[in-house]
Amino acid sequence: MTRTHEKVSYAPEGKPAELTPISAAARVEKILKMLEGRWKLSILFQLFGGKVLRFSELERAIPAVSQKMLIQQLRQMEADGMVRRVIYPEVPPKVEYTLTRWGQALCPTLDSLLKWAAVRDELPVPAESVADDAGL
Amino acid sequence: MTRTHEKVSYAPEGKPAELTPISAAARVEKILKMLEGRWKLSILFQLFGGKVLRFSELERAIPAVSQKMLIQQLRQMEADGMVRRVIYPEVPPKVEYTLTRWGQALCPTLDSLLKWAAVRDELPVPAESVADDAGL
DNA sequence: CTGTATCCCGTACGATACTG
DNA sequence: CAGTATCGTACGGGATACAG
Repeated sequence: MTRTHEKVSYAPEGKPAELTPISAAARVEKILKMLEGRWKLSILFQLFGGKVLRFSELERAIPAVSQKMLIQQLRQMEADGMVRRVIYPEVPPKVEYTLTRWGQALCPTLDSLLKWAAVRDELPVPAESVADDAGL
Repeated sequence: MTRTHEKVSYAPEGKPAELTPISAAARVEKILKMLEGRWKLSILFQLFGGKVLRFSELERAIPAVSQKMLIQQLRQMEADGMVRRVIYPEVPPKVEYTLTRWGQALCPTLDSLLKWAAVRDELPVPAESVADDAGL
């Protein structure tokens, strides 16, 4: 990892750059932070598939959430670019929430996570390892 | 790959899971909890690629972590089946940490997350949406 | 209906000291 | 070297009341 030279973007388009364990971990951490909110995944899965829900519908779809938390998480997701908020200037107020294309694009990755987790449950139970063991 | 109406569950054979938005969200939440610890991703990326590190090496590789946190996160990851801990009954003590096969298997998914995040940065900046808008 | 504004609390995390 | 034990704190999140 001796990087005395900056290999600026000589790469033909797009290739991000070298990822050290440190920088990779930092990036993924930032990403996870975007998903970590107590209600964000619930919101995400309610909206996956292009669904359009208004605020009150989300409230009903996720009964345990409070208004404060719902709006807070929605706003964060909007700021992160995952959620789109459309205001209808009516009385009474009407606001619709959808996922952006980018938000939708998260679906396969979450699926991948689910598959990964599913694998563990078909695995043998590991034991304490002392010194030399044949375990994998 | 722009499927606007992607279903989250595949029903073909033996797959027991009908996934509602609720259950899917709950599952992914559990998975994220396994990765959410302040130092788990750092540990993961240090060990990716089959690397074997002893406790003190991890400490050095992740300078900001305290012993307490390092051991705590390692133990949780071990309990979750991602990390393997091998004890050498010597004096002085020696303990090596590696990822399990299952832990290693997380790598592609994290990569997928990185790619997903990278996409956003090539995207136009969204604006407030009022009533009808041509945005996506 | 769609939000704000307060207050409160548990816990995840940090700092530090000690031990086999 | 590889951990425990203890204490203190910041902050994410819940409950509730209020507002445009």
